[in-house]
Amino acid sequence: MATPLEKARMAPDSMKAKILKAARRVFGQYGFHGTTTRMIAKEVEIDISTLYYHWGEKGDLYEAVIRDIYEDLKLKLSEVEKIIHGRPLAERMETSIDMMTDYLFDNPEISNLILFRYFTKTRHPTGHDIHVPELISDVARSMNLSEDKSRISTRARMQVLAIMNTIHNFISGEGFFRPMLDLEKKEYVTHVRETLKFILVPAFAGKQPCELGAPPDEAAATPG
Amino acid sequence: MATPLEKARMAPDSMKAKILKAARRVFGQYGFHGTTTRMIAKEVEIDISTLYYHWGEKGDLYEAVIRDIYEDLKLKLSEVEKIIHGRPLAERMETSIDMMTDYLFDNPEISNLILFRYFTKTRHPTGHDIHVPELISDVARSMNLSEDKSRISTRARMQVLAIMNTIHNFISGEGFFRPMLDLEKKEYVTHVRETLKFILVPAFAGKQPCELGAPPDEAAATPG
DNA sequence: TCTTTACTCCATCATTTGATGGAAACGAGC
DNA sequence: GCTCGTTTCCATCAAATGATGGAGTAAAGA
Repeated sequence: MATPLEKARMAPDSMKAKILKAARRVFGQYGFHGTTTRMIAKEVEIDISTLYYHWGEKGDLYEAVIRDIYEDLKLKLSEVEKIIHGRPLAERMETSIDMMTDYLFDNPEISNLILFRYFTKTRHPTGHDIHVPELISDVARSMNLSEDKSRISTRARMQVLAIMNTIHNFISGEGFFRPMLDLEKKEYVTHVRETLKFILVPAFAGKQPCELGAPPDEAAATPG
Repeated sequence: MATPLEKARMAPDSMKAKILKAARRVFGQYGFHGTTTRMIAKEVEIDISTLYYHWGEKGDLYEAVIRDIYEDLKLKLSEVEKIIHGRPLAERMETSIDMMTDYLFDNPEISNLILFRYFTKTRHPTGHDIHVPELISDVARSMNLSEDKSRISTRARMQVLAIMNTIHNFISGEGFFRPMLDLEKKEYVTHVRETLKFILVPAFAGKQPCELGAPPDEAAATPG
């Protein structure tokens, strides 16, 4: 038995899927509270009750959107993982950064929605995403941050969070940062890639003073 | 002639100031659209119309809150600047990270509101913050990222943005990340500081491959 | 042709939310 | 005590918003 989300992902031309895609765009731009069901309905050019017929209440649609983007992100990450597998770390990181920025600039709602989730308190409480810890661990493994593949250290997870958020920030912040820096789209993208590599690569692949960076495969987090 | 915000900052016991402070908390947690004027009024335990009497419409109060947090942030940054002035770069960065995380963990609405601004499209349009470019440039100067103190390169600004956002992320994301990582508050704070230093310091103070990091004082951003 | 099923829309509700007018309370100066 | 300016609250509005009932439509199957 397929869930509504699975159905929508299977049949991308269905009304269910069209609504989901529109909801993704609108929620991505305005956040949960900033989005009205009418805005989504207008985007699809359907009546609001058609939307309710397919997805039930607003919160359920929102949850479906979140699950949907994490599905996409997971797919993309495993695609990246296949390509970088076995390469040296610095190259792995640079390739990942290039591929992920490309992908996220094409799908900025993903970054938006993920950051919204992290930072916003929704007025109606919501279950915690099971996807996130999974995703984090996958990336940590893919970066070889942990020797023990089944038990990813807190330190490694924090590092992955920092990396991914730094990327998301530049994607989601484009609307604010680009006018501020007075850059064309293309320039902005280039600068983002450069900056990400400049900041992120040295910590993991560069030579750093050893008292600063802990060995990446160290598992224990709290000293003493 | 003092603006309403200046008045409120001058007289911190006034009703105006009390409302501003409450608005800061609530807007910081729920964002602009997620916050109702009634929520703020309830927080101060006043009638909603008292709120309107002092601050006018919701959007104006919100703008005042934004200006208010940037004032505070500017003060804090110049306090930090005084302390780290003249020290070597790695030490400057570590001290700044420690001081800023302490400060922001005590005032998480600051991080929340700043990130909200960057990422959210408000349904009613809003003027761009003049504070941000200023702040960015100040930090860039303080980090010696630019030789020409009057003209900060795009590259330097992007780097500052990356740094500051990485910090804000962990502050704002605490409510999401800490349960996910199953950490006590104190552990979380320690991990945040460690991770920030691990990621941020090597890029600027460590030895990195020279083709990656451009010389920090290079002004021109676009090659050719 | 009739029935069933899936879908879509119109009309409508109840609540929430931003916002205001006007009356009461308060305090300073006379 | 009286007046005047300031502040606070109660009552209320109009619009926006989440949500639903029920009628209508179209296609598939008997």
